[in-house]
Amino acid sequence: MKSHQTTIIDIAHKLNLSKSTVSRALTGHPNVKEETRKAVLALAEEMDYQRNIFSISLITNKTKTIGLIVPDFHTSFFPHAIIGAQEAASKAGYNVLISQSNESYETEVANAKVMLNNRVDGLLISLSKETRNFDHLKTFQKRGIPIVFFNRVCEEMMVPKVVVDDYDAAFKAVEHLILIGKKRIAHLAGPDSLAISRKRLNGYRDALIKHNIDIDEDLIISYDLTLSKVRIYVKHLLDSINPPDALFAINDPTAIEAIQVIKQMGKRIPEDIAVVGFSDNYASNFIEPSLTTVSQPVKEMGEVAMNLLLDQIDNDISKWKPLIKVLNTELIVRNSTVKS
Amino acid sequence: MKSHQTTIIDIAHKLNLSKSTVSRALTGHPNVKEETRKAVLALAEEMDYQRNIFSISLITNKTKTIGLIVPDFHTSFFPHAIIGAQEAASKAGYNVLISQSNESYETEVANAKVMLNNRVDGLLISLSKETRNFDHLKTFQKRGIPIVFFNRVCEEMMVPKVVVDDYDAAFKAVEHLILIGKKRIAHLAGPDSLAISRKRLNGYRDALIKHNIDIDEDLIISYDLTLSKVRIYVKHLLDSINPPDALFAINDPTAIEAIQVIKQMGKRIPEDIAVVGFSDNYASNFIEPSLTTVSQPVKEMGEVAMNLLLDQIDNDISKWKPLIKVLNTELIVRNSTVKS
DNA sequence: CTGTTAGCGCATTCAA
DNA sequence: TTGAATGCGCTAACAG
Repeated sequence: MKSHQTTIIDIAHKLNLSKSTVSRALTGHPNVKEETRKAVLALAEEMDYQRNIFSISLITNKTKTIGLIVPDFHTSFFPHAIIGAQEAASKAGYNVLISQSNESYETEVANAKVMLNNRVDGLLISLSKETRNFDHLKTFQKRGIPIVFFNRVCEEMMVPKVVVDDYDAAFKAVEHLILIGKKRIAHLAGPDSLAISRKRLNGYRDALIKHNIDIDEDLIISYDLTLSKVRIYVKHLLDSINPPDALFAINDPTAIEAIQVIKQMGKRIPEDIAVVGFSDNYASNFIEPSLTTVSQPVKEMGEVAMNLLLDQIDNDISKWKPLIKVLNTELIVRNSTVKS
Repeated sequence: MKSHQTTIIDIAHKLNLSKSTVSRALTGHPNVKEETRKAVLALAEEMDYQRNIFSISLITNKTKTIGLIVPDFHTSFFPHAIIGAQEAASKAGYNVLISQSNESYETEVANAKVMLNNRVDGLLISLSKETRNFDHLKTFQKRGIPIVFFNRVCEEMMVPKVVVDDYDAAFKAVEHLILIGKKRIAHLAGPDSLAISRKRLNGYRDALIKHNIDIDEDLIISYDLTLSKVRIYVKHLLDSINPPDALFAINDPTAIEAIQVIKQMGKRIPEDIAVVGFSDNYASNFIEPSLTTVSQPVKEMGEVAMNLLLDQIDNDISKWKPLIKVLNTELIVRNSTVKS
């Protein structure tokens, strides 16, 4: 015995009106007598009427729903980006269907399929670390569904993107290490598949070059972001004959893990080895020593990306522009590089 | 010029079949000639046909979508619970519509409305700290939409819930403080509106009573979980004539904040004051000193809750049972209470 | 085994 | 200003 959801027909019956009139009243159509409209609206309110979104979607082919795919929920980065995106969508009357790819290409493809099947009006995505093929996303373009990337973007697709200047931020972070007197700066880099990894690596390289420091390829380690491997790499670096005196990590979780290992090995931070991270995670301020890192406007990133997407949804496909928004970063100097 | 989504009609035309036959072939109905079925399936694949979920929802009144409302994304707790819930839903072929109430009652009500409007097949929710009225949730019951609570539950509603034994966990945490020799144990409690606050407070009280320690109401401070206020309360406690020698915090973020303040005031942890948290957040292991805390199976919580919900969806409303699942906790002893 | 028909709830023609 | 009729894409009941 399910309680019947109020429909237009119910209202029409009670008021002795036609369905179309009720529909018009409900949708704010002009050609309705004020009296009629009021009666309909009042009864709708009383009967707790809600438009059936399926019939509308069926007609309009729109869902007022945005798909959002992120690599994970573990680090504080994406949850915060989601908050920004959610707020922006909500303001515009859109819902958000969220899913996480779990850093897996296959899951990302599956997620994309779900989004497609749910006929989202647009897709916001930050790529998994494994993603090198983009067919699952190009499908959206073919269907005329706008896409916007943020943070982890696809360079070959000409769609709007929201990023920070990873090159510049990395450059500044490494330069900071140089300026405090460090000479052998290691880089625990991200997987080559991610543009942010490559950009941060380039920033690292160019900072060294600018300051006439030879690049030692042995000090550059690309890894797949599996935190448990950090221990191996850090030990390897510190146990080498000519160990580094500084470490620039691809992100904060990596840096935090590295700090743990370094401390366990009895080395002092920053005296023996200084550490810099990237992203300013929640824990970075609490860890001992507190972590010098690059702060990104994460929430704003989600917000800007969502608004870029909503712009496309509102506009004709012919007007879509592959705008790339670059947000500002800030180097936050803490005790892992400079003792306070 | 939008690319037309393939429909059953398209396939029917191309194959010179009726719509119903195509539909039957697509839905695995038995009464279809094997040859026909194969032809349909092949063409559907080729034309990248996808069922239009709106027409189906319109007919079945089901959406294969679960609503999920959490108070926030900031702490690591809810993101992890979401992961568990998401996985369980995904396995059963359900999508999840996620939203956060931002710890606001009004936002929670708005979120609930969105869920209702999107005709979710079920609702999973952890209450905001402000929620004292539950009409917005009872609406779901009236509509025959099952609800399951997790973590922050509504005691007055007879629906399934997934929790940990907060009373017992708090009792053990406080007993641990007593056993290491602490006598004046303060409690930074959560808002009275949340059942978990009350239960943890009761566990605190009973542990003291069991060990014949007088309860000093001045050592119990209920607060609204606004982290910025922790500083005030901790200072107040430590500056008092008879300061506490231990602090049991309602959750880890609170405990972590407290540790910061205590350290800044030049007190030693755990010698001057020991600290215990609740939840085992990501940062708790990194903070100095590392935080003794109660670990909860967060991901499992989301998973169990989702499965409980799916059970209800699959069953007739008459079979719904207000099952309460209590998951195990574990006290993780770290340096904030016992120096290693 | 296959085709025809009706209807899910609504917006939108076309008539009145 | 209102009503009747059509169709969005699909499933299901009813015929053949």
